[in-house]
Amino acid sequence: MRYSKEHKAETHARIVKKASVRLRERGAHGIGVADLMKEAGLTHGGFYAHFDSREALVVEAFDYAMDRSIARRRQQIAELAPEERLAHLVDTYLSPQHRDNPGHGCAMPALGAEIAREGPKTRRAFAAKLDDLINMMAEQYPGDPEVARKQAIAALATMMGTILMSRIAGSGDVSDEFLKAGRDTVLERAAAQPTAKRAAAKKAAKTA
Amino acid sequence: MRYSKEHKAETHARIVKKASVRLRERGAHGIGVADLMKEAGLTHGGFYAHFDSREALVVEAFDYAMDRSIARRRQQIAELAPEERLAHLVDTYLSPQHRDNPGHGCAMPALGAEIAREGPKTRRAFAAKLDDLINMMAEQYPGDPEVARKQAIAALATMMGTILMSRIAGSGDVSDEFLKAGRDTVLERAAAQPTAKRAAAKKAAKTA
DNA sequence: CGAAAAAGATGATGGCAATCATATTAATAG
DNA sequence: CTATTAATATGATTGCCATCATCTTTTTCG
Repeated sequence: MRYSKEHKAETHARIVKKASVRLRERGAHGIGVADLMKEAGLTHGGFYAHFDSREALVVEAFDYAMDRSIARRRQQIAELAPEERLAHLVDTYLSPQHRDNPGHGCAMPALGAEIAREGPKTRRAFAAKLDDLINMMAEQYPGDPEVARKQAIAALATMMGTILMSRIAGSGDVSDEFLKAGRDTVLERAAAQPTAKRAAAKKAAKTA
Repeated sequence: MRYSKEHKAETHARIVKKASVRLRERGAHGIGVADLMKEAGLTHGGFYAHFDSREALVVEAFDYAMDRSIARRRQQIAELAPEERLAHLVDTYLSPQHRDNPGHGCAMPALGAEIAREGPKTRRAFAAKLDDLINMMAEQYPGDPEVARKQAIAALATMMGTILMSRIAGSGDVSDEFLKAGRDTVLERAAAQPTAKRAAAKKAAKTA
């Protein structure tokens, strides 16, 4: 090979990285191959040396975005006490910063609806990352793993729906109200659950 | 005027109606003017006699879809006892039918992310309909209107996020699991709220 | 240093889209 | 029945986009 060993890999990674931002900002169809390449400091011609098709880049960029998001969040909460982790995840997800910067935020609410309309292959890639996200979230709920998974699913749904609604509303008072309602609700549900568990245990003890 | 009085209005309505389905199915940018007109049995030329621009049609079609959805739901719950209404709304929203037929479902999870990227005018139209939806939902929560509004916002966010996630997951077991988790969580939350209110009232009585 | 090979650039090509100018059709008033 | 006029159709026009064939540059190995 004539170019240095890592040269192509670096370029490839740069394209994916830039694309992951622009696609989240402008939508899965909101930006063309030529502009995507220009973002990475290249011209459009070399594109097909790196990707089979535009769609393949979308999948790679999405995977990259999700992996990065999840890894960063894991790092952040590792430094916190276990009982503070859930609140941190929810607070950062439902922050004005996240709402106003879709390009560096979660790809699910930004691209999910568009991807749900794509072919099975693309959709499966999304579904796999959604599962990763659920697993990370479920780890923050103590107790029965099945219950934790259910709580994690509902919490993520609320968080994604809240971000979606707040982005539709723009960035004023109403939008902030949405963020607060979502945040409070997810955390109150988490606080309520141990009680429910204790009640269930009590009930079980009574019948025994 | 030479054509019958209602002729143009009928045609206009037919275009909007068909567009409201196709846009929800294929996305705000997923279908062109020519195909949209063909859906209504016309050719592309007459389009600009009816709409200033493609974007104007998107807004009209979206408004139509939301008004229809809300009106239909209001009709359905009017026949039910008040305490059954919330469950009906949640159950139908988080049904496999709704998940699998975005063309006839809520326009928010189908088009929300794309619209959040449009100009202020389009976004404001969306935000107004979102407010209608919140109001309908808030009516189903008894008690303090402010609390009801907050509950309605969180419930809708959970519902939209759940539909989004379930559409990404496709239509298998995992997708069904998402629907159930969303449904249970929203309804358990509603059941729990009166308890919280009683506790607050007790506390207020104590301080008085 | 020169040849080889890979990375990237240039420049079609063909398709599709939105918009608009102009022609045609249909309905009604006189 | 004919002239008028509004509704719709035909057919550009312009621009963008994904894809690909071919050319150029860059790097390293012999």
